[in-house]
Amino acid sequence: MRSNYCGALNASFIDQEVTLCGWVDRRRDHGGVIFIDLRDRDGIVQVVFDSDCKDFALADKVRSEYVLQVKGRVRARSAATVNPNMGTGEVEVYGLEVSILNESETPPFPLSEHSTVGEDVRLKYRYMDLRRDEMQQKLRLRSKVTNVIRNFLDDNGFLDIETPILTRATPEGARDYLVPSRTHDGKFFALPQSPQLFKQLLMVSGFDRYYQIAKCFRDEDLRADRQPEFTQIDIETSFMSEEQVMTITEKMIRQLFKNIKGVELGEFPRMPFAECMDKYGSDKPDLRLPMQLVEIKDLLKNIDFKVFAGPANDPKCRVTALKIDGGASISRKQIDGYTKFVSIYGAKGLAWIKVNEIEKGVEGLQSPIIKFLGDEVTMNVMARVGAKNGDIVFFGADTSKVVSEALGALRCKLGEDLNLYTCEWAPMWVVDFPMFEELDGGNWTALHHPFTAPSCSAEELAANPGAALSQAYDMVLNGTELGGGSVRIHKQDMQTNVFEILGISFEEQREKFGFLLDALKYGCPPHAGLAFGLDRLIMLMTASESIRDVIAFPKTQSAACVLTDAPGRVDNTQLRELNIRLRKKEEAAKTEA
RNA sequence: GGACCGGUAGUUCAGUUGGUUAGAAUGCCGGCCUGUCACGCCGGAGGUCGCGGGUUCGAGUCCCGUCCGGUCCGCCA
Repeated sequence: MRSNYCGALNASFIDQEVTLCGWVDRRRDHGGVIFIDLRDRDGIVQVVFDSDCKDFALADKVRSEYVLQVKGRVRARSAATVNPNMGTGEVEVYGLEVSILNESETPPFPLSEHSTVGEDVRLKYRYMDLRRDEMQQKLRLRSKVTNVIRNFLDDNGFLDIETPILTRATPEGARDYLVPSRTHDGKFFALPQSPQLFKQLLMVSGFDRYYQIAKCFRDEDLRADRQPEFTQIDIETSFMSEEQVMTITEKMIRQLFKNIKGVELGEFPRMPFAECMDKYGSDKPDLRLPMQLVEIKDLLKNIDFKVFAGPANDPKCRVTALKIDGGASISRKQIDGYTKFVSIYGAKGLAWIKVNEIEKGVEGLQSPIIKFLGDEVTMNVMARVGAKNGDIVFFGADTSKVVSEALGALRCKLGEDLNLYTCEWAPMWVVDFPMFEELDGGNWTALHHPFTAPSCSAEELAANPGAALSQAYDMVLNGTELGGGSVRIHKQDMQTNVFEILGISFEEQREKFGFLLDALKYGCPPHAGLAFGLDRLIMLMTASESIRDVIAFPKTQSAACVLTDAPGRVDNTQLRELNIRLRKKEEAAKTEA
């Protein structure tokens, strides 16, 4: 039906007769001559019909988004009519014949790049939205990325092996999507949150190097970068150290950026988790921004932390300064906005000092808190943070968690608002994560996941779980966690030790992880792996603000599909087969009470 | 579970202190036009102001509830 793609035509095709198939991007009717911009996945070319064309009357009937087959001759445009804004603007197709392959109703929203459209409308008519060049480019880039990754991993001896979508409830911490089993009354499958345990079993089976571009499911609330189903580049290796896994995956990401973006990524600095929290208040620091958090508690002598809107002198309080170069121009109103911003993270206020003329001492500063700090302490703090004229210094005093989250987020927010980025790409590794995090009740939870190997012996682990580090690593790019992984536990006794620290009873271990514990007994090799979030990777590479823009058919924030109207109700006959009966809302409320 | 923003023509939006027949742009339809390219000119059609209730002589506008979309916190690697 087609000899060429519209977007591929250029001066080298002049005088050739071509047959094109595509959609009417735009029609300009001048009475005796009609211009039709014909679009396919490769681009747009102008087709000209003049009144002596035998199909002129047909061309006159054509409207936006009609599907056409056009026979015509490529010809050069005159110098005056060349369109430099168009990829094919040096040529046009002189229309000889046209057939309307299908008509189209008026599009529900303009597909033009010049118009803005609400996302709900775009998603309802996603098949139209995806015709837009922006979406075509993003999904094509996504396809290229998975292709490069497959090739890289294949070249390096990795095997692509599929793991089940119908599996059992996994331990990953998130809520599972459940699927009722018809053949096992009262039992449910769960959709995988990740192929974690299966890939470990594949290592037990000796496949040595595995990968999969795997769909994963988590029934949790959504965000701009979170969908209930998403895609991981999942990798597992045997007999590789932490170092080797990091090296090979770093190589993969480097090659990806080089092939796809033409970008040579620089060093991937490695930073211990504790240092990330101290300096950046985040476990995924955005290293494009130079500013760091600076501890100042030791300078404060007997000053009440209330000065910084912190709680009254709590010895466990963390007191931190964040200096922003050139920030003195921030208005009072903007500071109020930032105060509100940090309150989201639990900060009770946001103290600040503007630096006008540092050479004049405290006289050259502007701040509501100097009178409480005293001149000497103020100047010591200014010296500690290296304040210069034109800077602003913000302060946080609260629990370590609140200060990190509030000032860490403020750092990124200010960096974005004031455009303080010093480079375009800042990759890094975060290493030396703690094994466990202490919950309120004094219980432990795994920071990564419970199959992560500790960096210490079983005895040391049991003696002081809070101090133990794990052999886990996260790759971070521009403040986004691209991927994370770890060396796994490959000995059964260590795995049960960890389960015990996590407070999982013997019975529960057997019930949930019996198959894993058994597998570890039959010659499980030392193994390690990692998983990348493909959607977030594509978001970064295409500078997308929303994960929905890099997924063909995404869900809305309430985890629904407005295109298909999923999830939907099902027939009672279907439910009966599954032995499921829906409770009425009132009934459910009563039972809860 | 919580905080905040939004919902008015197909689309993007405006709509003042509550007051006449709810507007603009664009799209759409009809007419004219042989070199435009976000074509131009003339004319026309197009509205459950998300939904329900309330206050009021009178509600797009105020109040309550609810649904939908979005950003974020909690949650989630």
